[in-house]
Amino acid sequence: MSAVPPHTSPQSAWTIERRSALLAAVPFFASLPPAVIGELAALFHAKTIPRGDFVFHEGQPAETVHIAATGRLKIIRTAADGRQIVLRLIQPGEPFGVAGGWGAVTYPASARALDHAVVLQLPAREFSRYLHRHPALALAVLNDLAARLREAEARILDAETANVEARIARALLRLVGPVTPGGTAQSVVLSRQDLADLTGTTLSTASRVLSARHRRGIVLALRERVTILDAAALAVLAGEG
Amino acid sequence: MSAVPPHTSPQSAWTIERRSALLAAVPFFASLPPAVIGELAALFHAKTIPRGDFVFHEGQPAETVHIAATGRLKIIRTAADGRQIVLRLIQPGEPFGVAGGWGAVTYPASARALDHAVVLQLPAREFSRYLHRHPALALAVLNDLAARLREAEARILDAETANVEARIARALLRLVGPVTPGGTAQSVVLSRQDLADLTGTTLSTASRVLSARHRRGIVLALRERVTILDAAALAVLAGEG
DNA sequence: TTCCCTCCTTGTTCCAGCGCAAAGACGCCC
DNA sequence: GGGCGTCTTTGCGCTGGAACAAGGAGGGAA
Repeated sequence: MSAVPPHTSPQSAWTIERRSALLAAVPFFASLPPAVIGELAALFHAKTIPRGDFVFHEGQPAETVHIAATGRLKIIRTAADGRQIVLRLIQPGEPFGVAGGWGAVTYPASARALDHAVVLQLPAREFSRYLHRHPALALAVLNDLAARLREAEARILDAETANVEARIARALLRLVGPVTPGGTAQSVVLSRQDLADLTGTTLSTASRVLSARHRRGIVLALRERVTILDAAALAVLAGEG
Repeated sequence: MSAVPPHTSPQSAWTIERRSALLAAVPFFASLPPAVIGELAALFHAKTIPRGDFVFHEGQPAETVHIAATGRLKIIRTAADGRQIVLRLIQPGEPFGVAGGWGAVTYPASARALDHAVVLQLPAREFSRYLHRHPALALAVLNDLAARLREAEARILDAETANVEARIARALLRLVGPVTPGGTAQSVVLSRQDLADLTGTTLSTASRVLSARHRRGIVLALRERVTILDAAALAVLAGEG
């Protein structure tokens, strides 16, 4: 899935070739001719983000567009009472914080590294120029945004109608991606707290729910990791409240 | 706000001139030259929707793009257990069901008339052609989508962290638009059930909350109408959970 | 005017899930 | 290898809000 050869060294070698390969694998850049991708790749620069550090904060001027090269990040928002929710998880190869590339002047959420990460960055003004210059790019971004909007709306429905049990089951299934019926057991690497923030509940409740499922043999609940043993049973829990 | 002169007859007279005027007032068409708007207006046709009827249903092929000409509509999704939530309210002049114009093949939600309404309709294929042909239109739509995504994310935060009191207060404030400090009292015309569906709660709870506020003199709770008497007090309720 | 339909109010009961808090397990750093 | 910080588990009490239900009131149609 990642465009980055797994044997290359973690944070040195972000050569223009590697950057081009990464960009070519991002859905919205796929529509651009290779020459333009090469041109863009030259404008991006790599930045190392230690685990736990923020790439940007909610409310800061959105002057940069980002792509996760290695490591995962979470996009979070903080409520008035201090509670946090995780809006999205960013996997290697995914763009994020693109708000500045289109209308918004400030980031609507914060981005924080879940692992030690390397992020490719581009000034939003440059991105915006390419958006104007290449209609195909604009349409590809449009499709991506539309998909994200549909996802967000599905989550609203979830949050307002489904109970915690179902929400956690659904989040786990979504995180491991398309179901692998007879395949090997899939894992989700995430702390209980992050899982709680992702499903709009509390650490205590998430922990309790996972412990119960562990006991029933549906998942294997370890430290910062949940392995799905019985995807079918989880799907049932996700289906009806 | 509406582009439609208030004295014209409700549903006859949707001449091409009136259609053009309506389109010109829609933010994403504003970027098109007047000639193109006229051309587009000729392609739209008007349809009357009685109160309570559906314009389209969730899951149907998204072959048409719509604009509310008169009357309001609600965009709703139904959960597995039958509960409904209102995703958006469409005011006269607003486009909706545009999913087919970009990626999606089916409508992700249903649209139902809150009032007796007139809707202008355009085949999604036509819309898509204009999207490809006019980059400025694509960028305008992009901005609109980005704004909707931010709104949806704000609502996720709300749903997952705020309590019912705050959510209802916030919904009311949002529905009357930007705060009018010393202005006349603003009203929200919506049934308790719709307000409940919009805030992810139940009819009973919404009714109780509004009754309590009515007694405290913060709002005037009438049949299918809530008038805000003390916006400042509401803002306080919306602020802290 | 009368009927009927939709919308609203309000009472009672119950439980899912949160808040709080204390203790246990794991892994990392020095 | 010991100390420490982070992550996790679990018990208990409490409460916000849902479920269910019965009654009331406004408004449109005929």
